[in-house]
Amino acid sequence: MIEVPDIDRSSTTERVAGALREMLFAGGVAPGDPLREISLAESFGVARSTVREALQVLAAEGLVTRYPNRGVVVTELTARDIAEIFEARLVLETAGVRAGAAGRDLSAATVALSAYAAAAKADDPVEQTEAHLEFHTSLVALLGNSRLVAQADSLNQDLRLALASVQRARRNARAQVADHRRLLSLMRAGDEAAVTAELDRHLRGAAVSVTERLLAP
Amino acid sequence: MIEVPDIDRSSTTERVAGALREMLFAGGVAPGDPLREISLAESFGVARSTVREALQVLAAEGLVTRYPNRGVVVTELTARDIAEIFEARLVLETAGVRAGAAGRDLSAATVALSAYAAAAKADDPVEQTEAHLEFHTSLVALLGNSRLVAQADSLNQDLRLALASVQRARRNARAQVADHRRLLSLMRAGDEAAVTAELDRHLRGAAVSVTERLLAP
DNA sequence: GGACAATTATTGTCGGACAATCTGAGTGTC
DNA sequence: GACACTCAGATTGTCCGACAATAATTGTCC
Repeated sequence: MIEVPDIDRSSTTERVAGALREMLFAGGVAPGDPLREISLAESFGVARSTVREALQVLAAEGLVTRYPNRGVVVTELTARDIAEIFEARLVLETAGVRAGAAGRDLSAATVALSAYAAAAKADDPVEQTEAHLEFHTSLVALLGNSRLVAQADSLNQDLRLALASVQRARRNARAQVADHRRLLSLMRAGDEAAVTAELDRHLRGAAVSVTERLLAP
Repeated sequence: MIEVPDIDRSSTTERVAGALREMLFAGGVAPGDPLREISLAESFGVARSTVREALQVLAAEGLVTRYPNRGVVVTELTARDIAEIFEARLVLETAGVRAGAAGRDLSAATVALSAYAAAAKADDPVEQTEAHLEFHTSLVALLGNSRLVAQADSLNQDLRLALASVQRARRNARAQVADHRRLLSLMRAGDEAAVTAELDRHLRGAAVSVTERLLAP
């Protein structure tokens, strides 16, 4: 097999969607901001129909919201939305750590945790958030169910969007990493009750923290 | 306030997507069948771009699959997909019935069960499947989390698509309804362990049955 | 100040065009 | 006969321009 560099085989629509996604996660546009088809088409140098398709992709992911005949705006999350997201994550991730405690292969989760620990040392909040959520997704991945992973991913994307507007490195990154390390070792020990309790505690704390940061003036 | 009939305020795209959805659920097109943009546009009497948008909506829902530069085909589910769907449903619905056993308001689920019982008497398999899945969704709805309900809905849609190709009334509709009634009464009794066990049993049995029906020649 | 009409901005839908890509048939080579 | 190659046809991906439909805004009148 010959080594070939990865040719970019993505469509224009995908690239536009990707660029918009980056803008959203980097906080380039704030929740509630309108995304005008014409102006985006001019900025990217593509046709309006292409932008429309890209926006529809993002709308399906929940990152933007379409109001009929009025256009697309960056999705705004309420405190209730945040609560729902964390509750849903708790449901999915609890199922994941149960499987983990029951003896699934934890190597992928271990790798994800290392990546998170590394990102925590560097001071890039976007990168850190991504690695953090990546680890949580890896917990769901313990179930080996692609649909559940996709659902977890979707929840995490919504969260990333919300966090973009208050992006700053968590001060206690080290404590955070320790929290996650504990989850892993409890799974290794096979202590299902303890790991689910710890996950519950962890996510509840995070939900409170995120909500506070979002609603703080 | 004057009573006005519900004006159809949906866009052309939505109507086309809806029509396609019906075709899929009614088995008008089989999994693997291609959906050509031009021919659909002519059939519906709309522009190709409108069909494209509708297809993208369905693709986001997972009902159809887009192969770049080769078009869109009705999604084909493998035995593994079926297993994943049922496992994912088990995760979501277990969380639901736990909440139910913990004392949530069960009236919505009760209503859904009545509707299912009624549909089971009539002999419309499409209607019956819909009511059945509706009941299961109502279990997830016990959590009061719209995101989890949406995820459950999405799983059920995929299942409906798969079932469309082998659509016929379950012979033992009465036994099915009894199964579900049991779930409800166990929740009413607040017996969490029993209701989760029963749900597990019920879904595993359904998974086997569906898989057999799909793979049978 | 509020009801109402006129203006404007934007989306929703259409039709046509063309390049890029995939498919399959045919052709030639070994 | 198996294989590589070329080529034509079909289909998608993307662009452009147009215009109706709808919503937001402004302006006008009482």
